[in-house]
Formats: sequence, C-alpha cells, structure tokens
Amino acid sequence: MNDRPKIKDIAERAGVSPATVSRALTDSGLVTEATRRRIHEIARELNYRPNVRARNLRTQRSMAVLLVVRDVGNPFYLDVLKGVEAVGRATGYSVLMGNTENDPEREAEYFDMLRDGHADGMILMTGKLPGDIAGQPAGIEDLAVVVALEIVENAGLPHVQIDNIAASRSAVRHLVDLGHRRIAHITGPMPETMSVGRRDGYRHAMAEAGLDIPEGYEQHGNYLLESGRDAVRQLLALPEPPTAIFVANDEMAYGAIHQLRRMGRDVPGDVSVVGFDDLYLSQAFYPPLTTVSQPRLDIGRMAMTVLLAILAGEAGPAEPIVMPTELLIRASTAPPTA
Amino acid sequence: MNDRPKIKDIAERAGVSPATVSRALTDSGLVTEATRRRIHEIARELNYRPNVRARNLRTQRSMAVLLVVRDVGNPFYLDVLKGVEAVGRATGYSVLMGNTENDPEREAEYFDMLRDGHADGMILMTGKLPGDIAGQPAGIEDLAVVVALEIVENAGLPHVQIDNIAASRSAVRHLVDLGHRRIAHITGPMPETMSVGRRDGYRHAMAEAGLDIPEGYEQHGNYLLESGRDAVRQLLALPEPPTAIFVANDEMAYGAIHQLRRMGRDVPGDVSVVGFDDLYLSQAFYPPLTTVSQPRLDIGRMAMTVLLAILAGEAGPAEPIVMPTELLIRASTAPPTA
DNA sequence: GTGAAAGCGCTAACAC
DNA sequence: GTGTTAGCGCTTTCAC
Repeated sequence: MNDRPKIKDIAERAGVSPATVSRALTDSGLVTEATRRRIHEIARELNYRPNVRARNLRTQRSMAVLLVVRDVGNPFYLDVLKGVEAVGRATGYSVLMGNTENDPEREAEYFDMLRDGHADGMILMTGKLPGDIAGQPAGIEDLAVVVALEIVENAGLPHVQIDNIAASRSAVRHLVDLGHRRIAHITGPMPETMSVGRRDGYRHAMAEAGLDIPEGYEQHGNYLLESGRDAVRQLLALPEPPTAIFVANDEMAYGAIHQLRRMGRDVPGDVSVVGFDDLYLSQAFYPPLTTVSQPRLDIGRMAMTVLLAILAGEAGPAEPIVMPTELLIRASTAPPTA
Repeated sequence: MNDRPKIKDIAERAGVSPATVSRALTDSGLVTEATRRRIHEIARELNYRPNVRARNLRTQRSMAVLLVVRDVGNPFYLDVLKGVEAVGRATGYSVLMGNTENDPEREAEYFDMLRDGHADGMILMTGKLPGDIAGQPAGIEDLAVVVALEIVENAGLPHVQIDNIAASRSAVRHLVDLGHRRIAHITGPMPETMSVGRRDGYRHAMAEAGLDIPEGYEQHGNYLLESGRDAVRQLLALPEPPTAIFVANDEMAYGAIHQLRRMGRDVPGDVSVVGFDDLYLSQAFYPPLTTVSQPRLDIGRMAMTVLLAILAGEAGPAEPIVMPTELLIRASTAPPTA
C-alpha cells in the first residue's frame, strides 16, 4: 500500500517532470508520441495506478453518482440500478446506493453527501426533496440531480418518467374490452404522484367507458403484498364484488391473486387481475400476470445519460423524458363469466 | 459550490488556527470545551461541511465499501445489500455497487478500484478472485476483502456463509419423510461451490435414505427461471419421472412449477417441489413454496461487520462464520399420491 | 491546549 | 512540448 508508485516515481524514471507524466497518462494530448509511449510503458512496468483520492481532490470531482431509492429491498429498482450502473461503468462512474426508507432525515443526508463531494450527481427515485432544500430551491440549482420514475414539482429538475395515466388507462381499457363492467382498483400509497397517476388513469378509463365506480371500488394499498390481500378481502365483502381488478403494482397483484384463490375465486375465471411493473417473476406467476411493463433498464440508462450530460455542463432537458410502456397481456385476464 | 466555507474560514472567525478547528470538529479531544463549543457554533452558522475529498486524501481512506455481485439484477442480493447498507450507514460508510456479470475483466476491475482507493474494503459475492490476484496471493493480503455466501479457497479470506450441504440435506430429508422415493434435483451452475454444496447435500440425503439416484435425476440448471423449465421437461421425459424435485434455488423452482403445470401436473398433487433461498415472493407464489430460508439481511450485516473490524485493524475470523438456515414448509410439498 | 508548517498525490496555470 | 510552481482542503506532526 505504501510502496505504490506515484507520478513522481514515473517522472524520475522517465527523466521528465510529473506534469508531463500526468499529461501523458490522461492522454490529454500535448505530449510527444514518443515520450507518451515511454511513460505508458514505465507506468505499466511499475504497475502504476493513479490515486483517485488525490485526483478527486484536485479535480473537485468524485466520479461517483448517488442512486437514492425508498427501499433498496424492493426488486423493482433492480433493473434501474443495472441500467445506471452500466452507463456509469462505461463512463468511469461508480454508483453509490442510497436508501431512505421514507425517512426525511435520511433523504436530507443523501443530499448532504452530494454537497460534501461524496458524489458528483444524484438520481432521485424517492420523489421527495428534503424540507430545507424544497424550502430554498436556490440550494438545489447547483446540484446535479435527475428525478427518475417519480415526479418532483416546481424544482426545475430534469425527469425521466413514464406516463402513468396513459398506461393505467390502457390497462383498464383492456378489461373493458374483455367485457368487464365491474372493475375495481387497488391504489398505491396515496398522496404520491405515481399512485395518483395510476388511479387517475383508472378513473379516466372508467369514465370513458361510461362505467360507474361504486363505493369501495377504490381500495388503498401501499405497494406491498399484504395490502393486496387486504384489499381483496374488502372488495369481496362488497354487495357487488368486482369481476376485474386493476392493481397499481405487481407485488400487490400477487397478494390479491393469492387472496382471491384463498377465498375460492379462480383467476381469471371468476376475477381478472391486471398488475403494473412487470416484475420479472410475473411471467412465472400462476396465472402469468397481465401487467404494464415499463422499461426499467432503459429508464436507468436514460437517467444516467441525462445526469452525465448535466455533469458535462449541458443543460438538462426542459421537458420530462417520457419512456414508453407496454401492456403485456398474459393469462390473468379473461372475459367475465357472469 | 465555490463559496463553501472551509476550515480556514471558521478559524478566522473564531480567531484560532485551522488545526484547532479540525481538532474541535472531529471531537478528537485536546480542545478546551469552550473553544470547542464556539467552533461548533460557528460551523453551524456557516453551514460548514467538511470536504470529504480533502479528508479522504489526507486520511488515505474513502469511507466506502464495494459490494461486488455477479448480477445486480438478481433480487437475491437485495437483502444482503440492505444489511450491508444499514451497518455501513450507521458507521459512516457508503456502499458502492459492483456488477461483474461473470466477466473476469470486470472482476479484476473492481479489485483495482480497491487498490486505487475508490473503496476501503470489499464484500465479494462472486466467489471468484481475478486471475492475477489468485496467482500471486500476496497481492490480496493487504486488501480488506470479505467473502459472503460464496467460497474462495486458499486465499485466507474471511467468509460469511451458510452450510449449503446441511441445508440441502434437510430439504431432501423433508421430501423423504413425506414418503417420496423418486426425488430429483435441479442444480445450479456446476463447478461453483454453492451449486456443488447443494448437490452434495442432495446426494448425502439420498444415500442416507437408501435411495438411488437414477440416470437423469440430476438436471443441470443455471439458477435462472428458464433452466427450471427446461429441467422439468427433461425430467418428465424420463421412463420413471420423479414425484418430488429439490431445486437449487427458488427462481428455478418457479420455472419448474410453471412448467409442471403446463404439462398438466399438479403441484404438490403430482409432484412436490422444494426451493432454496426463500425469495420474498415465494410465500405469494402458487402454491406457496416450501424452501430453505437463509438470513440474507443478517449475512449482509455480518459481512459488513467483519469488514469493518478488519478495516479497524483487527484480524479477520480464522474460521468461516456460518449463518443458520431454516426449512420453511409451505404448500408445494405433500406426500406422494401414487 | 494551541499554532505553524508540512504534505497527502495529483493536475492546471503559467512560463519558456 | 515540457518544466516549474502552486494549490485542492484537510489532518497531523512538531514545537511551544
């Protein structure tokens, strides 16, 4: 560790100055091809590797980005992470994971990490700004932040997102087209933009089809399995239970189907279920889940690409970048039997 | 960004030297309580935050650890990551994600990141050392590396793992106890220690029960869904198909069950299936999957704890730390009908 | 208990 | 094209 060669060592061996070595090694041009080659040669011989800490201090960068999510334990973020990591790796950036668990203190903490130079930029997937930043939006201007999947209003931040309303609408329309009239919805946690968007898509589609939304047809969930189960219990207790359910995410849809089965309902025989996310297990689920697929990998890639552009000094996109979704029709939906 | 206060600014305001400020802020004692307090006060007023890059260069640390996995897209690693992150956060360490995709070049790359000071230590979950390090084990000695879940032989590295053989044995014994005699196994990718361990556990249990392993009863998989399907196709084509299958991980078990169902077999009516991992969806699967649960969160926590100890200068544990597993009996296993 | 000074290893001005 | 010099912001000797 201590005998690691430094630029100075190479400089001495090569009989040039440290500056020249630095220039040669960073391939910044301005060095004779001959010396450049000689220096690279010596560097390889000595097994030289630049000390990133020194470089980071000098260049005022850390070559790392922070990926902040609500819950690292949620598989939903995996492909996004993968996309971010892939683009990052290709451009020399590392990815630091941040996990807020919806704790405002931790959200603030990660912003501090940005300020402190732990990372050069951040991809925010929590949809929330810490209070003191939201209060003084000036504070965020010089921070490189891209919002992915979620929406942060009025902060002038670039967004990479999907059209939740349109996607939900197409999901519900699919149920309508199958002939369903009594269609219920299980929402995500409620004041959140994503949940609201999906619910609004549901409402729009119902209105378009001239269908009522009876009392109790909108059940509130929290994106977790268990809440899908709970919601189904409520729905089946209604005087007129639905023949189809549009669920705001796959995980709750799993729970919903599980509970339906427990209560003796066949899916899709008695009740059709549509999810949202296309988790990678949804195709192996029984029955294979009809769901809205979002290009998570591409969202990660795109978010990172936008972030890199900002870090390179370019202006972020003024308009949100909307990634396409797709309704995957599998076996959890069918025409109503009654 | 440029007007960030530095230690010098605080020093001037407080009428002390930068050294004193540094001492006061790091609470290293050696400062009068009065001045200490005054300095903290001023720091808060100025909204001072230390520049980590400068600190890192000076202290020769980066306060980050590298978590290297084969595939970040695999939900299996999520809870481990969560555990590592939790312990890291509590101790001021960030977690850098590394994704090798089984590419030796990338494996080497992450070791280089360690050497270059990107991170202070590494939790290795690939079970592989890059060639040039494996070759000269001297190179790894001064690197803080902990191996989790996988096993790296002869490198003197600390391990946090589970007893794959014993766990598999108990899983197979469960099938035997139910009365199954024709028990097949779908393995993981084959020369890997983990896969070998689970297969050996299967063989041991079969031998203990005095059961034969007919030709074709050991199908090779790769831990991915699809290979579970493929394996089932092979197994059902045998002259005497099994009545139970022990699958080396849950993901393949999902694929296996899916395929069994497609081919008209009821689970567990016709064929019982046991998985390994207890992915968080296994309980919602239909039928809820009998599987071996490993304490992934604790494994992550433990690995990080061991790593921290090593970084603090302590010797790593000489013996592998073995975390307990548990067989969760759910609804995918039942006595054979025939 | 505090200050002065050095220096972590690198890159960027500025000369030539 | 190359060398000289300075300095990124911090912590840590070493004096006193």
